[in-house]
Amino acid sequence: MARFISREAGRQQRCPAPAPVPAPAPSRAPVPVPCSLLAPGPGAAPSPQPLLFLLLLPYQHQVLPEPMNGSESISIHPESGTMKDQDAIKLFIGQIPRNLEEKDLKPLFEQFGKIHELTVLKDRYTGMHKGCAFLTYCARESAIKAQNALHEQKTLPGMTRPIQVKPADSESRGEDRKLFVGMLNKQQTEEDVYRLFEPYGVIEECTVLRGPDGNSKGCAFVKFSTHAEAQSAISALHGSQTMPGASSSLVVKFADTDKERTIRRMQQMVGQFGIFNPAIALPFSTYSSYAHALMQQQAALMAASHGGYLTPSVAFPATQIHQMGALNINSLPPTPMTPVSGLSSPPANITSSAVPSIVTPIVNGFTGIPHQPNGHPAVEAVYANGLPPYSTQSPTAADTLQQAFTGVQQYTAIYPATTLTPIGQSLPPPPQVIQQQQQREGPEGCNLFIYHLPQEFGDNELMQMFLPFGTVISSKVFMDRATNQSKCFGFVSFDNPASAQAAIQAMNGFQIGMKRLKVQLKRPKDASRPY
DNA sequence: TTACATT
Repeated sequence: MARFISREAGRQQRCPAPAPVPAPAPSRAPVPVPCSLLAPGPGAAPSPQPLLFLLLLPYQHQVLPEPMNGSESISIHPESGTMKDQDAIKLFIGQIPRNLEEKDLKPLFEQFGKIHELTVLKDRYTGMHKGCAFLTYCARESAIKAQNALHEQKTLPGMTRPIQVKPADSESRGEDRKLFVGMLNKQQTEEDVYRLFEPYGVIEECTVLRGPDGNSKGCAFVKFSTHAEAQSAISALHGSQTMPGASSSLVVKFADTDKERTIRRMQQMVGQFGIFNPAIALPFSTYSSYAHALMQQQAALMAASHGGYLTPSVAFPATQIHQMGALNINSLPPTPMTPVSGLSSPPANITSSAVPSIVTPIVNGFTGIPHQPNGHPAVEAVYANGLPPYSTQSPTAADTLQQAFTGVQQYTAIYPATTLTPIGQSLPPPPQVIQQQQQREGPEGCNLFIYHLPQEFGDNELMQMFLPFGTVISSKVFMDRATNQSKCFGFVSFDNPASAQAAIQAMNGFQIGMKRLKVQLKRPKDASRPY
């Protein structure tokens, strides 16, 4: 099996933008495996070490404060003045038995060098071990050594697939050379895919997406060393052949970037409006204009952060949006006022939220197909295969879905970086956590008053609608206590005024049905006036 | 239909 060595030198100088934490493994029951079975390679230092690394929850790793004092396992590098090389590689470690904690994993990895940070990913709500970790060595070289020695090379006890040791997606910035490959034969292995793509360039990573049972989902990610190579592979291979057993010809497209995934979330939200209660048949223009509003917002964000990266293809055609209206991404029952289940999870920028993660199946029999933001064709085929082409860190990110739902149902991970929990499976997050964050007012200038909400909108729908504009710290739709009906107005609070302004800009006057949203800053307390 | 963090 080929090994794929990262060539991310020089890309680590800046702090990575907040990126979704990869959720490589769906929550599963821990595999009971004795730690003693962990077999370190030759030269390992198996003696127990004190826990020196910081235990961090997912989503907090980007704001990891550097330890202030030196310690035996943290070296201060002279050039950078930090604890690790500036070009240190953050590694993603996958296929870890769930009974192994940092202290158990440490000996295995320490043989390749001093560890700067090792963090097992835990479910935000349940604290459950996610079967993967992030590992940063003090030295870049250690990471490369570890990757070479371990990636796909050994299988930890109790696991059915070999350990994954590769640069974390947050490190790579490699989406411009990473391909999504769909419509593969489910028999095709990494090796096969590798051979297929080998002629077009240097492959750094090749991963077949698999379900929990290890079965291929008929698609893969292939990362080339350059964008040009990736492009040539697309030109040569996309649609070039139909694999035995595949329903249509091979799909080769650039994998979604983080930003595209963000856009996808928005698209999904658009779909959400039309489906969470079939009684609301929002006029088509709604989808389009909301999407448009979102696109504008996203374009602004992108232009600000990436010098105008957004391509025209991101503006999806109206027909696609309409289809998305039939695409259920929220399995709320037709009485969606109580945000207890069927919620979508927040993106990583929700700092204080504790909204349950969920992936929602499409259960209404419609076959709406979300459009691919990057405009590549044949996406339908990909989705027909049951796989949302996310650039997930690990092939297992959406696995739970596949297991739980098949056939005409299709899946959409609203926030693929979070724990994926299909309806019908356990939904651990306790509802009361949701209540905690409600009715929280943000600072002055961060609170919006929204009027003319659709009758069917609850707190969650309101939040979903405003999430694209920033971190929503609370959302509240007012209910008539007698009828338990929405009063069609509510509040949304952001954590900063800029988000609030962006939301006003994009959403004030936004047409839903016969009404137009009124989105204004909430009146300050002292400015109360009678109606 | 124009109500600004409720009962």
